[in-house]
Amino acid sequence: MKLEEEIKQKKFKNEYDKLAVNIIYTHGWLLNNYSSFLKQLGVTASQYNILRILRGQHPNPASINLLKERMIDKMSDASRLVERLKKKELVEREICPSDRRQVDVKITAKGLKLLQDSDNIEEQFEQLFKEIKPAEAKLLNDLLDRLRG
Amino acid sequence: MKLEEEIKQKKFKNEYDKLAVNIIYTHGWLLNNYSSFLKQLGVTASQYNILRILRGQHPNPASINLLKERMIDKMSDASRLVERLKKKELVEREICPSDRRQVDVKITAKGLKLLQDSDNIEEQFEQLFKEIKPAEAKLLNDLLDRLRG
DNA sequence: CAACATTAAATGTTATGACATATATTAGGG
DNA sequence: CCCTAATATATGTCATAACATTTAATGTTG
Repeated sequence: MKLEEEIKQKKFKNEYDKLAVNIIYTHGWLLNNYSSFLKQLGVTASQYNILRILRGQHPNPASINLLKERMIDKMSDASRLVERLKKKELVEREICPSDRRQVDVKITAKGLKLLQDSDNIEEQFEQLFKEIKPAEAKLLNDLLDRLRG
Repeated sequence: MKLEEEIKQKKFKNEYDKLAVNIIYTHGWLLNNYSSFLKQLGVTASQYNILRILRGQHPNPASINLLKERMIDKMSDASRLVERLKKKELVEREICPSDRRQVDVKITAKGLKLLQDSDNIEEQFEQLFKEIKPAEAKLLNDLLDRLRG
């Protein structure tokens, strides 16, 4: 639906003004849908992101810094995210022997299983994008990449 | 910069997969920049959004429900957002006489002044979008509107 | 009108992002 | 080797989103 109708705003000053709102609004739309899929798995979007990074490293461990660098959304609270994942037994954490300041974080078998189960959820998720064609998705990606400069 | 480099991910499965990540990432980029402008005004992005809605209603009051409906990001904690804005004396709140369940929220003179001061910040903000042309911004807007179906 | 449903806000809880500060460990310079 | 700087995490605080529950007021129905 047109953004103007969805947030009941009459008109935007210009296309740039609308774009700012549109990005925020579309992000919310996306995350809402995404989260409702993830709820079936019992993890949040941030936690899921961490698990996917850890699977990419597996069987090697990742440090908290590596997780921070690769997180999609923000350089943020990787320490506490890992702590919550550990409570759920989806990751394990131990002090790195070669540098005792670091911690080695690894995904557990239970964590890997959760990601496997998520594969069909990913398929459902991609249905979300059925409104636009692959070429249009690519166009969107290129424009967004350029927007950020 | 290309998303793949920014998050150090080799490759995406397809353009849709990248698009999901790109929207989340671009939202973060936008909000980071936006927030640093708003910090000069002493309000957060959500609080600023509420103030703008209230200015749109002024001199009429808005109910909490109206604020929720029009918030850009989420149907969320309008009650507590208003509470924080009241502490800063940017809004006032009183029980609606005709329906005592509702509250009438209005922007104060101090709140209106803050928004005036923000106008030149808005201009700085639009510099952020200088990488793309107006027609490209419109294309982006149309694609995002269609994406959400 | 009395009992119950509905509605509008407020409140409580948990996870998070943003940010500052603290702590432990390692690295580097003299 | 000792002192200080830099580094990797952890921790504390505040604002927020998401969600459930509670409270107060109004509507509805028999």
